[in-house]
Amino acid sequence: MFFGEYQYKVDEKGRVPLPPKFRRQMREGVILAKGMGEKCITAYTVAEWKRLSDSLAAKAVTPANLRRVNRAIFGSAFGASLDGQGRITLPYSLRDYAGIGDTAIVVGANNCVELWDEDEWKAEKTSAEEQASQIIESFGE
Amino acid sequence: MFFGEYQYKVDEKGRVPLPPKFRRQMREGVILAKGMGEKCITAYTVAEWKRLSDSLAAKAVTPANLRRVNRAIFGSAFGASLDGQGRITLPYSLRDYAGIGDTAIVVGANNCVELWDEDEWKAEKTSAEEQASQIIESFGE
DNA sequence: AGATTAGTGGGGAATTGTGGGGAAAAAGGG
DNA sequence: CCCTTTTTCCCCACAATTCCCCACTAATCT
Repeated sequence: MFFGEYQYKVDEKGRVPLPPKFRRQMREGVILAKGMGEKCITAYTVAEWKRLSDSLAAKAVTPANLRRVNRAIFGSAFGASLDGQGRITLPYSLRDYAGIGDTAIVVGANNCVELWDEDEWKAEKTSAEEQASQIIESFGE
Repeated sequence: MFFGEYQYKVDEKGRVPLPPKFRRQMREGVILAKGMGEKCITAYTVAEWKRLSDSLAAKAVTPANLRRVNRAIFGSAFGASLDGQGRITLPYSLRDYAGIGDTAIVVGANNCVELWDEDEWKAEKTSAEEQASQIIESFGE
């Protein structure tokens, strides 16, 4: 489980620290992928990535469909490992996709970690909170 | 189950004691989150947090919806553990959200513990008691 | 009254955020 | 094929923060 919201600088080499509380779980490296639908980078532990890609594969009914899914999912994914300081280096393609400049927001989102550009995150955060509060309000029924 | 209302000082390091009666249940650490709807911090035991987040996830209909809920709920939550004196350190973002100055009110609210700013609590308390007594009265008929 | 527990405060060690330097590997050109 | 240039990777450094432990006073319990 990943929690919390952290702000870090991205240095000229494209490195971003991960929060110390995440590092133990990610010591064996992470899989970086495009956020599905959102303008962010998602980071999964290897175990969680396997779980996720398996469940996706199970849902693809035809072989052609499966190849497409694999292409889309694995094609944009990168393995990354932490350096001695607990940082990962972001591949340029992903960083560009997420529009991350020299400041990154690292968000724990339960089973994965998301990396956002500062401004993109502000926008997403408010709308996410709205949706969440709607769901919470609907608890009575 | 948590009961009672306690008043503590928040020191310059942002630490708040938890009532001794709560400490045994929270020895393994707590999850701090924004009060949903209220201007306070809520503290859950890990077990209770899991139960709560699972039931929220079950309400999300689409995967995109679920990701947003996770983002909103987990992104603003932090894990905290008690120090040797039974205190927790409040993250700045949560403390700011709840408007907690140098005095905090710790309230046992059955399945969770709430942390309030002194003045906010006074306001909430009077209106909560009014509403509660109205609801209780209406039970009679 | 003595002993234990609780509230408050502070100090020192370890960790973290941030930056940079140098070795190894890769790429490219002749 | 070899030499040069560029890129990547890994380690080092240091200021700032955080974390953990200790100390003192007040309150409570026996």
